[in-house]
Amino acid sequence: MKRKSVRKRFRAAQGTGEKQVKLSDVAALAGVSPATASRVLNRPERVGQEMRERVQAAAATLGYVPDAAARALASRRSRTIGAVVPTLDNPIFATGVQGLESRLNERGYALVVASSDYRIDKELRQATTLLERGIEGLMLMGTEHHPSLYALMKTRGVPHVNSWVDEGDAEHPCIGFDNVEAAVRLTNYLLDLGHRRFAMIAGVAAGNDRAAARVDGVCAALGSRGLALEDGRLIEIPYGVREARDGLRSVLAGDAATRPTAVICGNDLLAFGAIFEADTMGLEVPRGLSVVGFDDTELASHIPPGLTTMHVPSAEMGELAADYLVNRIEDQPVRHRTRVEVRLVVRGSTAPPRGEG
Amino acid sequence: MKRKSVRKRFRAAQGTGEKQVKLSDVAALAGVSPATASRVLNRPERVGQEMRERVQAAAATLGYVPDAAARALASRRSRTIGAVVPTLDNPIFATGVQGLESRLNERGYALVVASSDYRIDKELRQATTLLERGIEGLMLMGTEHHPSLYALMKTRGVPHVNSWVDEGDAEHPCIGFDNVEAAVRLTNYLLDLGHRRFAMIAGVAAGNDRAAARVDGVCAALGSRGLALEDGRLIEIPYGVREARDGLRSVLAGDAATRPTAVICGNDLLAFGAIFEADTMGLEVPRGLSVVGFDDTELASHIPPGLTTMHVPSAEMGELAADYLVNRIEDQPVRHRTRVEVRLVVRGSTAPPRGEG
DNA sequence: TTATCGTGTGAAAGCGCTTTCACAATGTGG
DNA sequence: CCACATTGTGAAAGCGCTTTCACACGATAA
Repeated sequence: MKRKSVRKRFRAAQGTGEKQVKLSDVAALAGVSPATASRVLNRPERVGQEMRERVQAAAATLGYVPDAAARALASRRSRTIGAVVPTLDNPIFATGVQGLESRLNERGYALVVASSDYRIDKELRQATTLLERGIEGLMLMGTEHHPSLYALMKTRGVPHVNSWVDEGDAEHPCIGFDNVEAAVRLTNYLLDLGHRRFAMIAGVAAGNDRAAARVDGVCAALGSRGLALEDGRLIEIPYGVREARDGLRSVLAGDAATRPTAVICGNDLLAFGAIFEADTMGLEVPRGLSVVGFDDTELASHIPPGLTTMHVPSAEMGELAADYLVNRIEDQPVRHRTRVEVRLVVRGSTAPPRGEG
Repeated sequence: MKRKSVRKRFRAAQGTGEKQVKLSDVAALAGVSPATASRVLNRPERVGQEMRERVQAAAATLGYVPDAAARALASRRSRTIGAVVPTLDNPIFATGVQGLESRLNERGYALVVASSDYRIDKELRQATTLLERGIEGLMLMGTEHHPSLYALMKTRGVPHVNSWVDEGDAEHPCIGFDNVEAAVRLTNYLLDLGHRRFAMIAGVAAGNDRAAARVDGVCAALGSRGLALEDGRLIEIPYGVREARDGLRSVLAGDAATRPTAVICGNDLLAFGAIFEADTMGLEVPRGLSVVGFDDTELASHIPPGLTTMHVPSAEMGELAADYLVNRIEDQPVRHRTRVEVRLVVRGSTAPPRGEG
């Protein structure tokens, strides 16, 4: 253990003790006014060639590093974007954030991230602290947010965008796809294959409108063919393989003759669990049970027999969110609502139900 | 498309047009000086009960939100930590960042992330911009960084910590484990099982000291038993299932009688690929081929036949990094070097080589 | 009573930068 | 050759907050 340092914080903050070189130092060395030095940094084209070079040289020899706080305060621009995601532990969000970050980086903005644990109140708290920190734009997941959050962003005039969703009414700017419709497509595909008895292993819908929408989509598709998820055939669980395995047993309980022939999972991870457990139960996928997932994560195509799933372009959504936000901030044209393509990827985990093949 | 707004940026930044309420407004409403209002926010215990309550009430009715930039400028504290990771697309890093974020959050700090794409020069650039943005601490992955980066942090007096590694010499603060030693353990386990012919599917070592260390560990363990990775039995590939599948074919090329009986993979994802491909090749794991991974990701225990791998506590490392950094910043005691436990998790993908069983 | 102390408060000086604004200095057209 | 843009530059006023510092006040000790 190192003992508490006796140095004053001041010293610590100053590193080796030399005072931070500031813009006025650079200006002095270059023999110009701070105003000019500032302009060289921000709008070099407004400065004469000679001065510009003198300032740049001075900055270089002094190893000048601008102070973002001072800059933000004076210019009222932080060049920082915030993102509140449920968790980075879900690779689909991690990929989205990665896309967001890399595009922001290209455009000269930094990214501050915070996580909400799928809790709407925590999301509000996190967003609030991000707003305090002066973010100029905010990316959120989904469409269900605390009312105060919208109010806050409005009074602060901070643009935001809801990702992973495409809201029909489009009250708020969004980038994504229609989760209901995607779930409908997935279900229709299974229906067309001949399945009539379904089960669904969904993510927890509370605080997760995407999960809820997928359930809605499945129910809607079934309903329009006069079918439904029977009692006990729909289960909501936290994203996890273990949970999914247990979940599969639960939704498949009962007489083998009347049990579901197809199970729709809220995401790929759950689908993997279902496939593993089916295997353990001696149910062959897809002959004995069809399984579909959602997201098309990297492993989906590799896990035998190959997972049929809905491909979701996560990185792309992150990038589009970055572009939307930065364009808004820089007063460039944006579209209020951007739809990305999700694609049904058919692989080996689905087949007609036994007896129909 | 929305057309370019005619409003002046000023207005946009001010939202509905009302001026931001500032601390002096709160102070005025409460009938106290700005100094006192500031104290109420920062060190309430230094303020008399009555004033404190008046200020708090005023702040509430005005909906006051402090301006972090001004605060940072005046106090020289940004309450922000930076992290540069290779990529968030690797779940192991995403989990680490998640742990970092949640702990920082608990302790009142925000997290700015940037990614390096496993490139040391990009890491330097990213870290530099984070430093400009006034981060008070920096988490880095691994031990191999641009020399200028260390210099920069030193002159700026910003604490940093190298994660995912435990450096023997411990020149720099670190939190992690010894990748060489872990790889040695994994290899010894296979040696003890009776394996003598090995292959390794490693991550790209350039710009990734962890990948390199794991290769070193495997070679060292083999060397100390008079063995080695033969020509063509070691391959370096980007993390990806597809690449791993091709990689397996490559390292297993040649006569079945002399080909490796065990393959060590740089991480779990590569191991999954190897397992899938072995299956495709008609090689039964573990009877025909033992496969080990590294990281112990969620799927490792579920993918048949269960992956033998080294468990790495990613979230914990993130949390420890947060604690280290915050403690340093707040002048609390820290340990320069923190070792976390990695654990060999034996599952179904390993067995004695055929003929030894 | 007077000297001494702690405690709570306000005035005011910045923190390091950007950005009006005014003012040269130069170039342009009549 | 003068009126007028045009361009490049510097002086100075903040941006919204924190933090000395000095001071007033009541409590305690002598």
